[in-house]
Amino acid sequence: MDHPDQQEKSYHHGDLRRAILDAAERRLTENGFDAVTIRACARDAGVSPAAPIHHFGSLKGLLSALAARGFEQLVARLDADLATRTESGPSLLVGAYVAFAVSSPRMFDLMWREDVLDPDGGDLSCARRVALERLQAHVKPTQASGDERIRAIRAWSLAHGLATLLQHGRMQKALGAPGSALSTTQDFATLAYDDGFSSF
Amino acid sequence: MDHPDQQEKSYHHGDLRRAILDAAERRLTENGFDAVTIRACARDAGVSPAAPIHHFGSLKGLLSALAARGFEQLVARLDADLATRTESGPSLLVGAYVAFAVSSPRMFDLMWREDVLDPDGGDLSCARRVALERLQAHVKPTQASGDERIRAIRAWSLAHGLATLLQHGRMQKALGAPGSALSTTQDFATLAYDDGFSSF
DNA sequence: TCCACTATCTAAACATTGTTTAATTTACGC
DNA sequence: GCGTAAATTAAACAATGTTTAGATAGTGGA
Repeated sequence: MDHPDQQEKSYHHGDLRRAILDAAERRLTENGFDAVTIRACARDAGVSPAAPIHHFGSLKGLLSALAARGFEQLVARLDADLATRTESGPSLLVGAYVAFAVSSPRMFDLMWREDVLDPDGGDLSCARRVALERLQAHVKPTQASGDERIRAIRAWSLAHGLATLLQHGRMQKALGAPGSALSTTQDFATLAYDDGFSSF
Repeated sequence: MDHPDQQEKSYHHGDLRRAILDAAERRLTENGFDAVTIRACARDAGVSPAAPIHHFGSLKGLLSALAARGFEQLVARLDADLATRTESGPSLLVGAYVAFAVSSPRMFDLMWREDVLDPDGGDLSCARRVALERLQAHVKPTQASGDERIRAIRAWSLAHGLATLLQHGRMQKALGAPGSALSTTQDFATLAYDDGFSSF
């Protein structure tokens, strides 16, 4: 253990900020967005409700810090997925992007719910910028003409839209039977690799 | 006026369900998602908090009915936009879809926030089905081979992703200066029409 | 016409939430 | 060691969603 229960004594927790973020992340992934609440996270950490507020300012602040974690995880995922391949380009990006969204649906959701996040500033703004630059970096190398921006927009839009619609389970109807050939995550990732996508 | 203040008397309001939905929609578009609460809508309609609950069951029910309105508006918008053109196909669909999302950002947002909506059933489920069938209807005619599903998925994903990212204002960074040639709604709609999209 | 019946709405309460305030406890620099 | 700043608590506040019991009104049948 890196930072065990310490003694779970001592008026000062020692690493309360991380402990509360951990609780928030656990609640998000296990019980959904509604379960991540200032008071609940405080209870999980064995602390009073005012303590999280002192560290994050408000619920928006806590959620923003949590979303920042999400962007960091996305970058890690992209790097890991793309490291296993020698070639590069938007189709790989789409696959990895969608894979992250499907494997961490609630986190992915939070990351784009800007109404509950603090308007830019702090960790979130930084983490998001890093992630977006990484995304663009994976798209740009394949440009052939001057309209690389258009291709980048299309690739990102396709990835984001596919991820979102998949997550909301709105694709089955368009795809037919749930057991069809295009129902697994892997298949959807493959979808982006296959024919036609090279037109980007 | 169709249903004016009536007399704003009479224990029974007469059309309270619609009045509350109107208040909710006004609050959503003018003051954002957080402003649409049971109590606030009840106040707007001059009624007690329990009255909306009687009509919608819960806040989720009210939001679901509101989202249903959104899907109806989307269908109306698609029909109106596409009626002005003789040809058909996914690129037109993308333009109209994105146009709706940009012109009604908060409504569009609500329509996809399924965590705050009632799981399928009732008006929402119906309105959503109608909208999705209409979307598919606009995509299918252009199919050439057997992979029409893939093309439909791509078109819809592109439209949805583009709409979402635009709405969150995450495109400017990818596009460069805000005043650039690709910064207006019309330009984005055009983006979908232009070259490359025919590959769908 | 009158009377049950049902739908509609109110009033008051409850539990829960985010947030603030004042006070208390600890750590840390000098 | 001491004083200052940070971390944390306890108690309160306002606002919310929801429930309960009851009041009111429209409606359909004898």
